[in-house]
Amino acid sequence: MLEIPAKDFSLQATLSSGQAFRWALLSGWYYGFIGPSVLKIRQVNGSLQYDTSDAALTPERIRHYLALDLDLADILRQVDVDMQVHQAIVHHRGLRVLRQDGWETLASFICASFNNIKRIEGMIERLCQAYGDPVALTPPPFAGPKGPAHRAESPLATAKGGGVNGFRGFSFPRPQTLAAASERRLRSLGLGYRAPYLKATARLIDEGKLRIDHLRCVEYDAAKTALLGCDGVGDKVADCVALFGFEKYEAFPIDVWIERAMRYYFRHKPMTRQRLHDYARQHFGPYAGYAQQYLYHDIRTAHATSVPC
DNA sequence: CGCCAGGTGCTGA
DNA sequence: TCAGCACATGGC
Repeated sequence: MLEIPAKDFSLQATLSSGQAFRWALLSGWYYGFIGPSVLKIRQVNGSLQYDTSDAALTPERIRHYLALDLDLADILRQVDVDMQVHQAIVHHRGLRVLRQDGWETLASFICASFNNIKRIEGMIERLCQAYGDPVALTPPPFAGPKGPAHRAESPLATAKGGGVNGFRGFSFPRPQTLAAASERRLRSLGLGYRAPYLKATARLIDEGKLRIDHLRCVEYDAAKTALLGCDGVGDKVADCVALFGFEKYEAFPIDVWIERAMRYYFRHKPMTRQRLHDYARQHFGPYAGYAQQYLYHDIRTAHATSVPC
């Protein structure tokens, strides 16, 4: 069991706010992946406790993924410019924008279009089971005298005799794997009409026509333009990928929930998404993406009855 | 059953 | 440029 101090941070708000689709909450612990490394983590007051069987997953790597190096107080001070976002900040203080793998984020949000989060999670999990590699979180050398591992019910934790707590997951498929997948099989996983989009985008990367890792080093506009060249990637998905996968904090993804939240600023006047996007960027500034994530999470959790997590 | 979901691509004006 | 429409699927 290892520990990381984490000030001004909420693991639960961060992992359940719809930016990542592969974290499973089992008996108070979140199980998931950072890149190819499997991780078990929970927050106890101001401290993160975690376990991993991958030596490559250093505390620094975890801190980077969770964006604990950023000065959240400073960021929130910049975007706390009206009552609506102020309330969202009060409700979910500690929510941070993750630094996820770029390819995984791109593929995930292609699947996310015109879809709901429950089904997105299922689609991505089936995609990983079909095309990823099995990865187990192996038991620690000196397992305590705890009772038998609980039976997990999440699809992430199968009963196939995985490591500690029965956890066994699958790594995210590589681009070349999905580029070679058949559209029919992708459809059989429930991807629907997104199947050819995902395959085409995977092929674009596999053929070297989109150097995706390079997008981390370029400006927001250049990254977005490049992402828009992918099949199944429009304005909204490109912004999600830029924000969650490539640290472009100016990105302001507008989906149906954010569109609803934005009506607050325009007294329900009908506005195009382009207009809302322009307004949001000048209203919230260079960390507009943080404002967006707080607004998104707040409006969804306000609909408490129908929102999971 | 009908409606909704972290929309995109295509078409025709 | 922009409104209007089809698109797969499953949860509620």
